[in-house]
Amino acid sequence: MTTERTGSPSLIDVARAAEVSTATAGRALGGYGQVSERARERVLRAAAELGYRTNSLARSMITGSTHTIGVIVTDVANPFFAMALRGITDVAHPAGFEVLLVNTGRNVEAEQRAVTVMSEKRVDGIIVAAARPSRGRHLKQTIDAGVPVVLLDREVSGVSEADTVTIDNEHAAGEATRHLLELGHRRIGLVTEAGDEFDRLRRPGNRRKGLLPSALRLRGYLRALEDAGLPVEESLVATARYDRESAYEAAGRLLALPEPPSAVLCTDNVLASGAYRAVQDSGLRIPEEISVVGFDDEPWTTLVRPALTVVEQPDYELGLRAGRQLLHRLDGGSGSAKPQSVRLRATLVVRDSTACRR
Amino acid sequence: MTTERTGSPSLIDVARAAEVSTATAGRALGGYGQVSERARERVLRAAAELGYRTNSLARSMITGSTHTIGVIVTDVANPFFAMALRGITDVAHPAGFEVLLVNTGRNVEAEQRAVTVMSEKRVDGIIVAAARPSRGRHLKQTIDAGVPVVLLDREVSGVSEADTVTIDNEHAAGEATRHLLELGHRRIGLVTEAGDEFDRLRRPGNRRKGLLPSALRLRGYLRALEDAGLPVEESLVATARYDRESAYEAAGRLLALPEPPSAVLCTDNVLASGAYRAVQDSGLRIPEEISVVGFDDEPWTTLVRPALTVVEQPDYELGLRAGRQLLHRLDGGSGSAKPQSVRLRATLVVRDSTACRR
DNA sequence: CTGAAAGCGCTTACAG
DNA sequence: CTGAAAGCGCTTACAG
Repeated sequence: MTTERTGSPSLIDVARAAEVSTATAGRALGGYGQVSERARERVLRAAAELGYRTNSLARSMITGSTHTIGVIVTDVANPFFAMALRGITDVAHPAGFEVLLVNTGRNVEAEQRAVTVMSEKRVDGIIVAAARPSRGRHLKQTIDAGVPVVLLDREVSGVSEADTVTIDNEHAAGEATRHLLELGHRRIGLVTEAGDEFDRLRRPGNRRKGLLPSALRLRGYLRALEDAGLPVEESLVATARYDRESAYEAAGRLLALPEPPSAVLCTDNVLASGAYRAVQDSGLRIPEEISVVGFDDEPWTTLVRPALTVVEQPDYELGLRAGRQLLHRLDGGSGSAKPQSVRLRATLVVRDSTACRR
Repeated sequence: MTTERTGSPSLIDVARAAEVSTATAGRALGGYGQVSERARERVLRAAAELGYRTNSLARSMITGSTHTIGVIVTDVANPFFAMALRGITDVAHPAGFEVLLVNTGRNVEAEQRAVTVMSEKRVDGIIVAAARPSRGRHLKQTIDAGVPVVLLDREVSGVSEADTVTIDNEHAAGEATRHLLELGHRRIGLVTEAGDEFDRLRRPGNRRKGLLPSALRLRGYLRALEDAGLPVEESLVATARYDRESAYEAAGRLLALPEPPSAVLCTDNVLASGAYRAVQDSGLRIPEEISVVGFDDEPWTTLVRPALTVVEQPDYELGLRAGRQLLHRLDGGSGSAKPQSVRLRATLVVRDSTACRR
């Protein structure tokens, strides 16, 4: 079988079939300019008969807009980002924008490549959850090249011209810690992936830029203890890599301490599931013998027994707001307006895994 | 502040600055054709100084490839699709392809629009988890227009020229049902969203096309009962909308039956979490008084007590294979080769929520 | 309302 | 190895 026509029909083919100029055909098909009813009908019919599809590439080259936004996350499979991503698509699609997605796997080089490629593909703007908030040169360059950037979930150092939509991580972790303090706990363990930032974070300073959410949560925990006049003990901060198994081990180390904590706070949903498992396996009763607090309000946290007390992050809304922020900026009105900064509140949801220290 | 230069520099600007032709500049920057070392250096330097970014739109218009694949799913926030999506990006990115993502929210019209837009944006191919497998005209048209399509997770009627990557849903549900039968259960409840297909599925026939996974699982359940010589009772098939609350109610209805089932099978992770909750709230002891089987091996299924017996779907691999399939086809070699069909096996993971009927 | 012509920013034969 | 010219498929002033 050989096909007669090689490529798909172009506007020229349609114009020829409809016996009008390409300008008129383009106007009828693209819905811009003035076209008589009669011409429009003929063009539309011809287009349908030929199976014409507009070539958006050509159009975008002229109009300067692709109606595409780039979205860069570290891991789409993480429910937190999956939800944020849905928030983004839920606002982008109705507005006529598509989403060009890149998953960096927390690799900065991948992020740099993504930003370059997206910029070359002429996306109208980029929403990015930076892999390493301390590395922002590529983002700064992107903005300088005229591509609006919205920072999602992480503020990046050296990138002051971007809108930001984040969650108040330090406050959230502080709330969780205070909740445990109020229940009488004095030795509160932390399972975190930001343990190596311990020394840096103990020093005074409130800069948020350049720090990962996990680091900010660690700081929230540290400050809450300090504010309560309690000593901060480094052995109570257990560092884990970002996976369930590592969190399981980290929690295990806390429980094996000569003087183990009476409560454990986990700064993320992945770490929480690993740590919860470790506590379960230890045989300690929750909350009678040990209290546990997780992060992210996922369905499973109400399915386990006892149900988990958690810090609930507005993940979907985070994406929604980031999407709106970007579309707003693309709308022209605020094109060069000064950067907006939105910080959403997380809320502590107290359930059955926390109780007074016995 | 006003900017001097309006747009970003083009190849012409670079060529001028490097004192070469645009052809040479293009060759040096694009990495094609022959360029002398000397010319290349000058071009690269000029490009760097000017902050030049290739315009991929122009390039794609000529080369005919955007190095972009479209991915259409019904819900990115569903862990199943989030994982499959990661499988896709994990194979696409290293191969130099980006992903244009659309979330249809199970709406066919949204899917039709997505396919049109993607086609107009000249994606190189599309991977789609069809919202309604019985509706495939738009997909057929897309293929006819020359855009390769890979069907993910659902085979669509009227679309025979597409590669497909699916999971053997009927077999999987059959396995789960047989597991319960072997444990002595005779009244096995099903929580499904395909309940309205009950009559149709009871009739003989093995067509897979046009059916949602949930329908195929319902059929697997029905056939397993028939094969065991057991009567199929419609009241044991509880229909739920696709959300936790509805599944909770559906499971509740089963438990409230005059003669309630001694085991419950849920055909999906969302339904399973709702149903598990309902069983918990009923006060019935799992597995002593009732056995429960879920679908999708998510982390929470090992966190609940008793740990849930589940049918584990290879979600990540599903995406991986779909991505590979598409890239393979784009590679030219198999351009017009006949459609490939891959059907992956799901595996039953027996844990503590199933036991012999007492 | 309509069309001829220019042009968006590249790549690709083609000739040298 | 290099460059002048054509052309990918559209949209946009501009003149009528």
